[in-house]
Amino acid sequence: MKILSRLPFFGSLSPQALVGINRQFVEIGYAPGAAIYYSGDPASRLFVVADGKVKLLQHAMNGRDVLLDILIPGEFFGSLSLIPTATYADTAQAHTSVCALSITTGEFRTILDQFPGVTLQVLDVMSARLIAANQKVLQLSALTVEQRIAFTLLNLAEKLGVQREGVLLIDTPLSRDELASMTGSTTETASRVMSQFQSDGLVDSGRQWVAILEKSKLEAISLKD
Amino acid sequence: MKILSRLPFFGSLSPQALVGINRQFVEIGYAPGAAIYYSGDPASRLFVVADGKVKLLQHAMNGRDVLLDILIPGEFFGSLSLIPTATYADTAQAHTSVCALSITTGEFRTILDQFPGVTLQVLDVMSARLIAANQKVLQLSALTVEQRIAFTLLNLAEKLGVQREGVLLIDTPLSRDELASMTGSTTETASRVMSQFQSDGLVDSGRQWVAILEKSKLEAISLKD
DNA sequence: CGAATAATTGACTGAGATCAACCCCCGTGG
DNA sequence: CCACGGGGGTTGATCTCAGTCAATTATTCG
Repeated sequence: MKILSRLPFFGSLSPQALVGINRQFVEIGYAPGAAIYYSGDPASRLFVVADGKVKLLQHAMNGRDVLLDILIPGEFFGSLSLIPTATYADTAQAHTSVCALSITTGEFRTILDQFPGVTLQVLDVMSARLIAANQKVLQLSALTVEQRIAFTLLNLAEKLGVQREGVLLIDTPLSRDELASMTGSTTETASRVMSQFQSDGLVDSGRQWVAILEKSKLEAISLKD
Repeated sequence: MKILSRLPFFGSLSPQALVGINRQFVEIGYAPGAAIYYSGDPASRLFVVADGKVKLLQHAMNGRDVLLDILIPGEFFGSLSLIPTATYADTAQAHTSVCALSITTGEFRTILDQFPGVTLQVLDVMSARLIAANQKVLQLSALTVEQRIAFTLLNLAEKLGVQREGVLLIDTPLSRDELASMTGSTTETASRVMSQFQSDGLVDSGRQWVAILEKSKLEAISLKD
């Protein structure tokens, strides 16, 4: 399992250090839709996506839930905290078939103590995520659903896009429902907006997939006003 | 300027290390309302609040802006990134009279390299902030304005609350407008909600101040449904 | 005291949620 | 091979929360 060596934050380590670290990780597979952990569970482990896509969700008491992010191989999730009473702040669920590596927070903390460079890399990732989360707060506070969906599609294309048959395909299953829960909206509204985008020729889309045809026009919508 | 020694993440350092670090910080004062930096400016420095309160804001292109957080002494803000093209992701503004200490990102990075324990502390703060930001995303996606305002008042009381004349006073200037921009709402709606809370005896409030009278009832509102 | 800034209140409007019906795939098993 | 069942998607009608526009009333400060 030398997937670890390809992780951005372990890249700087020596091969022998990696072997030692590798031994501490456990590999687990998850079927599509399977829960990896639930928000509120005692937080004891840190995970790394080795293969597949992982959804991070947050649940409101009224039943609605929010899709915070879709993680791709190389990204980490779970708990960094050593506090014994800590719980996971979000729910992690396999979006596709997933292979994940995991380690206890205690062991991971030991690695961070041994390799300060790794800690700095992790810190950089966390900074970027915080900025992205604040960006999302801004969008929810100030933009229309149409603009938020345009933004979200562009972000997804940035992260998950592949060029296929001449168009920019978002390479993960993506339902109207998921799009809605990424944008603080509802299935019906997401469907209406997508129908509009489709008839305007901005996107092409079907059951659980979306491709972007006119990136620049989507950008214009996301910025307008 | 031994305010540094009271900072959570420098607490573990030896006195002589602190003296060296202290020399690298520069002290600046800001009048209420003065900008410390603007979102989009080249990001070159990290700041620490020494005295007063600092607002972190984000601006949308359509003129609305969002109040992300009010920082109190001991909290840091600005840039951690070494990337030379990086820009500040948010705007920092003095909310009251402020005394801030600052250091270049390069110098701060050197400190982190020298004292790995400090890096871990910074990482813990960033984790907590990311969780809080995701919490806010959830609230904006799933809760009503009334619920979001109740939540926000409780959070502010947690952070800034002081017991005064028998009530829990939020110890910072706080206008309807600011409350609105913390909750993704408008001045008028925030005013209506506050009027309702006031006539129900949950809060007491006047020009730029709010006190909480019935914490448990506010909690009930924030969780209802 | 008067100007400026904050807050309130009312009337109107509209974006988007909700409720409901229906279609269209796509996989499964008879 | 086809029927059928269920999940995803679409579309329409209606409703409502909160935004907008506008006028008025505090409150603070010079």
